[in-house]
Amino acid sequence: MFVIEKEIISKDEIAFLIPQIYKLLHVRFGHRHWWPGDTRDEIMIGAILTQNTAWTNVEKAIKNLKKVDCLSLDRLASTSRSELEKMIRPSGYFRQKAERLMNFARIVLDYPDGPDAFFHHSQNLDEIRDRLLNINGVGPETADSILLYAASFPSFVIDAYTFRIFTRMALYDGKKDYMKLQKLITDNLELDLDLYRDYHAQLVELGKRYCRNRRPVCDTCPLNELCPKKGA
DNA sequence: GACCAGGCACATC
DNA sequence: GATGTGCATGGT
Repeated sequence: MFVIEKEIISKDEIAFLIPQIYKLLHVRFGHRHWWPGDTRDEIMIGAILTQNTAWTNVEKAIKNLKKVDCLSLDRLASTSRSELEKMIRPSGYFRQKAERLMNFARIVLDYPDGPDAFFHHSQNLDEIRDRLLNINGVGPETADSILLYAASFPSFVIDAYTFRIFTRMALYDGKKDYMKLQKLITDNLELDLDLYRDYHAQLVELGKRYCRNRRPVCDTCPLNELCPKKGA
């Protein structure tokens, strides 16, 4: 038994709720077909640009990059730092992110036998994940987003919404321990690329509509019937 | 004008 | 190992 927020939730209950949450969200929102980006490079660039930043701001930066055909790692690596900073300014932290993007592009492009080899499926997932985590500016969420959406590895993405929602559902104890929450979810979920992709996408959709930081909305939330904090 | 948004690295205790 | 801080723009 887990003791969570002074309530007791059994392992069986958790094993039921985690797939059930996805089912309810999928019924309400439909398949999300995520990530918002067309190519592997675009998805990876977006994953870095969206760090602690609203996606609407990232869109402006991506639009600027697209305008000059800089939405790929090789074009990005051959751009000047100041030009890049100018283009990604709307996404915030633009100096930091410009440096991270150029460094990231350089490392992936310079990988022996190139980017395809970097992400080749003959390798172990953990091997590639560790390689990504060793790149400055790539933490667990960014690494998993890249693996899951750009490189098609089943690596479940935990983000601020995931913490907020699972804490609120009293399935998680609230401490920001990325690997702990990731394990809780994947231990209770079928290992499937498309399921991992869409589950995270559903959580983001739910978070945006019903679980913003200050003001959770309960009345029409699709998880209302499961939520112990209903009406709180 | 304060608060927030799909993090991460680094300093300090 | 936990906790705090800087990074920065645009929307509400």
